[in-house]
Formats: sequence, C-alpha cells, structure tokens
Amino acid sequence: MRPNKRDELVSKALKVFYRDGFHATGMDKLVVETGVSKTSMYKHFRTKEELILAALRLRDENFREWFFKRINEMAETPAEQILVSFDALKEWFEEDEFRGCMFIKAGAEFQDRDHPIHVQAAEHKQLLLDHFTAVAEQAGARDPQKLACQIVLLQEGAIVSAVLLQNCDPAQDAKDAAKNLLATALG
Amino acid sequence: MRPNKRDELVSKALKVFYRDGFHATGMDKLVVETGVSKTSMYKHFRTKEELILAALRLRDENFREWFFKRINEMAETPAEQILVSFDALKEWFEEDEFRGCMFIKAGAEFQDRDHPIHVQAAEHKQLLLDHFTAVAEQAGARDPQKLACQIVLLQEGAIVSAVLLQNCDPAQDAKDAAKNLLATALG
DNA sequence: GCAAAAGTTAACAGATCGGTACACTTTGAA
DNA sequence: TTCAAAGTGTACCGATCTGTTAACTTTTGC
Repeated sequence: MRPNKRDELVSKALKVFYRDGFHATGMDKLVVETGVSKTSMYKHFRTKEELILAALRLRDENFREWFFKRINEMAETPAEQILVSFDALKEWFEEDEFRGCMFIKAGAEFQDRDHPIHVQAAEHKQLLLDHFTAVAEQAGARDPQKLACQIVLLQEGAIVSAVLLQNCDPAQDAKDAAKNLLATALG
Repeated sequence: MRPNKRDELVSKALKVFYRDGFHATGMDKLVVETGVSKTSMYKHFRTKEELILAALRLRDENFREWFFKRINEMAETPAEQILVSFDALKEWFEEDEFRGCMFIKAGAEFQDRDHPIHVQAAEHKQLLLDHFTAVAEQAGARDPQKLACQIVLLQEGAIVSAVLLQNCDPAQDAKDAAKNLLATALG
C-alpha cells in the first residue's frame, strides 16, 4: 500500500465528512468524491468507522497546527496569545468552507461516551485545553486550569454561535469576555 | 385525528431523536419505541423531516419553559437571573438523560443554513438570545445586546464542554466568567 | 347504534446503506 | 523483463432506509 494514496483518501474523505456530516456521507459518495475505488478503501480501512477515525486524526493535526501557528504569528506574550486565539477563530469563521467544529459535530453524531469516535473527539478538546493550560501558566495565572477551561469554553461558545447565530460577532464578543477574565486572573 | 395521539407521538419521538440522533433514528425504530403505527405516523406527518421539525418545536417550548421558570425560582433581580442561569444549566448537565443541546446537534446534522431544520435550530438560539437581551436591559447593562451575546456564548460553551470534557465544572467556570462580565457591564 | 374518523398490522416498493467477491490493470523495484 | 503489490470497475449481498398500500379494528360524536 503506497502511503500517499491512503493519505489522499483520508484527506479527501475528511473534506466530505466535514462538509456533509458522517451519517449523511455514504461509502458510495466517497468513491465518487475521492476518486478512490471502494475496493481500495476497504484495503486501507476495514470499516467506515476506521476511516472516520483516520479523518478525525488528520483534522486534529491540521487544526491544531494551523491554530497554534497562527496564534504564534500574531502574538508573543502568553496573555496576548490567549487573546489573539479569538482573532484566529474569526479568520476561520469567515472562510467559505467554514462548517463549525468537526469534533463538536462528531460528538453530536456519536453520542455514546464510550464510542471510539466520541472518545477521539473528546481527546481533541482535551489537547486544546492542555495547550491553553500551559499558556495560562506561562502567563502567570492564579488558577491556570480554571482560566484555560474558561478560555476553551469561550472558544466553543464562539464556534457554536458562529454556526447558529447571525447578526453578531461571536469571535469579538468572546475576545472581549476573555479580556475581562485575563484582567481578573492575572491582576 | 385525535390531537393527543399526535402529541404522544411527537413527545416520544423527541426522546428517541434526542437520545440517538436524527439520522441514526429510522422510522421503523420509532414505530417500536413510540408504539405508534407507521401508517398513523405518515397520516400526521408527510415526511420524517416534518416529524423532526415538530419534535424540535416541542423541545424548544419545553426547554425554554423549564429554563426560564427555573431561573425565576432561583433569583429575582435581572443580574442575579443571568448568574443563576448557569446553576440551572448545571442541574441539566447532571441529569442521567443529558445528551447535550438538541439544537446544536440538529445544526450539526443538518448543516445547510437554508435547511428547515437548521433554520429552526437557529430560531431557538435566537429566542434565547432575545430573552437574555431583555434581561440585560432590565439589569441596566451598558450594551445589553453585547452582554446577552456573551452570556449565551458562555452557555453554549458550557453545554459543549459538559458533553466533551471531563474532570471540570463548565457550569461553574461559565458562571464565574459571567460574574466578571456583569461587573464590567453594570459597573 | 351507527357511520366516519382514526387507529392497527403487515407486506411491499425502490433506493441506499456498509461491506464483499472477482476479474482485470497499473505500478515499482529487483 | 518480470512479478508481486496496489489499484480499478462492477456486480453483488443482506440489511436498512423513507414512504406506500390494502384490509381490518377501534374509537368517537351524534
């Protein structure tokens, strides 16, 4: 199995799953949209679930890499990095292909807490939380874990609001709320 | 058509959709779980989509009624009402049957912004936003709309975190963040 | 008590689901 | 050049999907 074909499949499947959802995307649609034959798909992945898990793994890597890189480009100090994370989110929200958070959607479609897909979605959120906990520590927060929970909570809320609400600017609102939190947690 | 049978169907279908998801719930499963014959279902609703819309309508009524009633029981002043909304959410999170927000899930399974189900999910969020905008006005906030957006954003974030994160207390974290916001918006 | 309304069971369409089987072609390295 | 690995197309499997049909029973209002 040449690894590039497999990666190509996962990368294209990711796009379709993100755009159309997991249950709503059948394997036959993936054959058409990815250009990879069904036989080949089932050589690489024994089940649709395995393919979804691989797509989520790739999404997790891609998103965190982009998110943290963008944050580092925009700010240097830990406190500023927390704030500009909302500017990065805003850029994401304004993309044409923006369709909300893939892991919130995965958790919504596979609700059983023991389901591998739900578990993997939760792991992604935990990784983000761990990152911002470290940043909050560097920033000298009184209670870094709590501050990080609150920042992540604001991020989740901004994403959901960006999907379901119009006529408002959730990224900006969340950023302003974060400013308040930082002032209290650091002051 | 006796209205109570129809209501019974919608009410039971709501439970199944909430527990198992929309795409994952077939009409045959609904026949078994609701005890209503398939023929009768399709007399009341021409399509599954119409049934989902009716279930979401009921959920919207039930949830807002419960939420606002619980808030009014716990606090009298507008500012306090905003704060105790997070205590009400916490009670919800601790229910055995808690499975996240039905409207976030509906928006996640039906992503097209023009899709009737997505539209209806967005309307629910807008109604919540309108309510808290009015409360923020009563509380004398400088920018009631913005404060309400932020409060709702914290609520959404708390719900998502309650679903996907463990070992943390999103309702409490969100409440503390809301305290900060209120101090700034009212001070 | 009787007709109409509302309900039931059960079988059935036609499409799609995840997944497999088989025969064939392309690719890459020895 | 050759040969195995990897990929393709297509037909197919049984199950399940949304939705329909027909014959029958229960409930309800008058």
